Amino acid sequence: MNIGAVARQSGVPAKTIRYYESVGLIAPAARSAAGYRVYGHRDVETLRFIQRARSLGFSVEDAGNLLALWQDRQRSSSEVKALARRRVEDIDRKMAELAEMRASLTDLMQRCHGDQRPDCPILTGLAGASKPVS
Amino acid sequence: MNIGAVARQSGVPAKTIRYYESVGLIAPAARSAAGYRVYGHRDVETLRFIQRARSLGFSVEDAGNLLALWQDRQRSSSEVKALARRRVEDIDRKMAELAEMRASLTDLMQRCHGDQRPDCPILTGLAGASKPVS
DNA sequence: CTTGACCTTCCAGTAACTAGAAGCTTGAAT
DNA sequence: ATTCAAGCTTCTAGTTACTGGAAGGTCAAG
Repeated sequence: MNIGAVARQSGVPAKTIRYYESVGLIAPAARSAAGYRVYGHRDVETLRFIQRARSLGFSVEDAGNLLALWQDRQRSSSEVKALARRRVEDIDRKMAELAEMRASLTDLMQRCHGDQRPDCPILTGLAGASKPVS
Repeated sequence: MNIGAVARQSGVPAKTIRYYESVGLIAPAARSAAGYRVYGHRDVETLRFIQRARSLGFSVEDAGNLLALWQDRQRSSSEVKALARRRVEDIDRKMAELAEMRASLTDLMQRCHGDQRPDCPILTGLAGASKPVS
């Protein structure tokens, strides 16, 4: 299988597969006589695994950690769960941050006419923090 | 005022101020005989404005747009409000994404013992998407 | 034999800084 | 007068995770 076929089957773009190889997330592929990368079914699965981890917001590095754990028959599930727990904490932090931003923003917006007049509480809010972002 | 003083007063690091100048977010500062950047009180206010916009998650580019609007006595508040509305929509999209990730993750975690046993539904979930991320 | 799809590598750009290096300038203490 | 630290200058490069594009080799079909 060439890289294009793997890309189609795994859903990971060829460019990204090369990138993953270059940063050591996946092992260098075997090469054909002409220098083409050659893949097997296992590689498709690996790539899919990575893609799912990424879609859950794990960094490439953590995707690599999970991958190593996945391929290690001796691993303990506690490591995996710890990684997942940290990820959830990350998510919670980000959501709280976003919620705060959203609240400040909607508060500012509520007081803005949004018409042709130049008067705008959003701008004066940003200028003077009449409504602190804290 | 030198860059360090402005940094202290505005809360924006000196490095970042130079960066903002380099990308055109703020106008190039006047220079002293020795080539030091020289600032006034207005610049502190501008930097504070930018910082608040950034803390609400506006991109540097949008912070520049807001800044221009702020400094334009002729602007209509509708433009500002539209920018803010788009930002809120952005936030909502991101929060929904995070909520989805969180749900998949906690679902997976719930079924994982997290002990010394190698058996781990999180990994098999990532491997086979028994619980699709959709 | 030529075309077109695929493959290769390498360079650059994205967003928004941040770290660090090498080298002036300034102000205060000795 | 000198020296020393703190503060300033510019420039390069690293961060995250790709993505686009250029220049050029390969392969299968017609």
